Amino acid sequence: MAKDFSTREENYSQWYNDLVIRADLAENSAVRGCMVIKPYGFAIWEKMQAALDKMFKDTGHVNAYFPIFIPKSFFSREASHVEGFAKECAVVTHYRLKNAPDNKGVVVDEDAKLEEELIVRPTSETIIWDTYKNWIQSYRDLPLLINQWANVVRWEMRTRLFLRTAEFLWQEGHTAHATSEEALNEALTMLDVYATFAEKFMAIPVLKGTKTASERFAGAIETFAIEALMQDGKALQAGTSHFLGQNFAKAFDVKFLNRENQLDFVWATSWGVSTRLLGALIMSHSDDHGLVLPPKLAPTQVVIVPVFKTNEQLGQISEVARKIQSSLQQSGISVKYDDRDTQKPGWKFTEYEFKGVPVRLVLGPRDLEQGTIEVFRRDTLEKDILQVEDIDRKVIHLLDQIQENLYQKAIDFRENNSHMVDTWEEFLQKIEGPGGFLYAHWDGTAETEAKIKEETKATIRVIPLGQPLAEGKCIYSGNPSSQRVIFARAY
RNA sequence: CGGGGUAUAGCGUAGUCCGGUUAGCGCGCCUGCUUUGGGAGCAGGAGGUCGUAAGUUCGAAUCUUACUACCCCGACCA
Repeated sequence: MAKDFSTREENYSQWYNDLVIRADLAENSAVRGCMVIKPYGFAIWEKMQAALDKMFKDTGHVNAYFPIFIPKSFFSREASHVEGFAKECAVVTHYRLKNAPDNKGVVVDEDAKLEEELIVRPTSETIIWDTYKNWIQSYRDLPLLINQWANVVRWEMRTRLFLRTAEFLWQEGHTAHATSEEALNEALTMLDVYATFAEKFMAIPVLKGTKTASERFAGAIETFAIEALMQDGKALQAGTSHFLGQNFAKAFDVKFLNRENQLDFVWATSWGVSTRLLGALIMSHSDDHGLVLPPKLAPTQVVIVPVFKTNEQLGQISEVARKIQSSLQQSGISVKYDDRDTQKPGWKFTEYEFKGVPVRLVLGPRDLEQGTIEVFRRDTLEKDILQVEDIDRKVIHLLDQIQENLYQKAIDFRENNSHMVDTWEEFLQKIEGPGGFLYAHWDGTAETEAKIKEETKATIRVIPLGQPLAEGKCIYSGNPSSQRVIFARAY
C-alpha cells in the first residue's frame, strides 16, 4: 500500500488529487487552471478516443476540424447561447508583441489591435453553423454528420484536474437534418452511444435522461445526459447530447430546399464528451491502493515482472516471459515486460498496482522449476499461482472477468446508493448523509427546483428516459407530479 | 469573483511568533559494494537567489506592502 496517500474515507477530494498526481495522469501547469496531461493519462484518453471514434464512424459520422477562434459577433447571434457562455470566454484582442520600452521583456503592441476581437471557442456551434450555411442548400445535402476532436477553453473560477479545467479536450458532434424527428433521433442515438461506451468500456453504469430547463445547454431545445454516480455519493455528468431544434439554423440562416421545393431551416444536434471522463473513470473504480483501470481502457493491460538473482536466471525467465508476452500481444493485449534491474520486484508491484494495471504476472526461479506463474488481479487484489501452460488464454479470460467485475461492482454501488424518497425529511436526511441518487417526485416548476438546490445543493440530474409514469406528490411543494426525477449533489 | 489558509532542494517538511555565522531533516537523485518472491542495507556525494517584486534594517527565510500560484469553503460550470 502506498505511503503518504490519503484514503477515500479520510478525505475523498484529497484522495482524488493525490491519485491523479501519483499515478502520473496529469499535473497543474504554469498556466492557471490548465493542466498538463502526462503520457500515462493521455494514453487512457487515446484509448477512449479510439473506441468513441469508431462508434461515431460506425453510426455514419465523419471527422473535420474548425478553427479555435470565433469572431465575437458570431456569439451574439443566438441569444441564450451568448448568455450561457459570455462569463467564461477568453478573448484575443491583439496579434503582435513588441519589445518593452525598457527592454525588459515584451509588451502587447497596441498598434496591433484586432478589428474584430476573437473568442477562444468554449464550444463550436457558432463557427460551425456559420460554415454549414455554405454547405447546405438541398435536402440532398442532409443529413450532415460531423464530429471534431478539439480543445476548448472555458475560463473557470475553480478548477480541478480532469473534472474542471480552463482548457480541456473533447469531441463535439454537430449534425444537420431535414426534419425535427430525425434530429431528435440523432440526439438520442448519440446519447445511447455514450451510454454504451460508459458501460462497455469504462465499466460505469449511467442513467440516461433529459435535463430540466435550468440545466439545459445554452441554445438547446432539449438536453439529454448520462449521469454516473461517484464513490462519494456525488453525481457526475459524463456526456451530453442536445437537440437544438432550428435555433442555430435561424441564427445563422441555414436553409435548405426540401422535396416539396420549399425553403426551410435545418434541424440540428450537438453532443460531446470530454477529458472529464477520466475523472469519472478514476472516481468510479479506484481504491485506497491507487488507480484501478478497466482492462478495455488500460494502456498496459498486463505487466510481467521477473524475479531473479543472477543474469542466467533472468535469461531463463525472459525466455518464458517473452513467449507469454508475444502470444498475448497476438491476441491484441498490451503487455509490458518489465525486466529493468534498476528497480526491485517489490517496488514494481507497488508501482503497477498504483497505476491500476489490471493484471500482473510474476515469474521467478521457483516458477521455472515448477512450471507455474503468479497471477495478480488489481480489482480484487487477489493473487494466484497457476500452471504456466495456456496462461495466455487464462489471462484473456481474466481480463474479461475484471472488466465485468468492475462494472458489476459499480452497478451494486449505484443500487445501494439509489433511494426512493417520498418525504422532505427523508430527502434531507439522505442528501446530508450518504448522498447518492434520490428518486423523488417533483412538481415540474423551476421555482421548486431552485428552492431545493438552494436548501440542499441537490440538483435534478435527469428526468429519466423510458421510465413508466407514476402519479405522486412533489416532495417539496406537495403539488401533483407525474413521474419521479433523479436528484443528487453533483460535480 | 468573495471568505479562509499555504508557499523553504524534484517531493514532504523544521526554522518564521521573538531578525543575527556555513538554512536542518526524511524521501528521492548520483557513485560503490552487498542485495532482489511486496516500496532493500551500508558508505560516500550532488542539489537551495527560502514563491516573485519592492520596502524597513548595520543585517531579512523571519518584519511590512503588493503580486502570483496552490489548497479548503461559497457563487458559476462539462
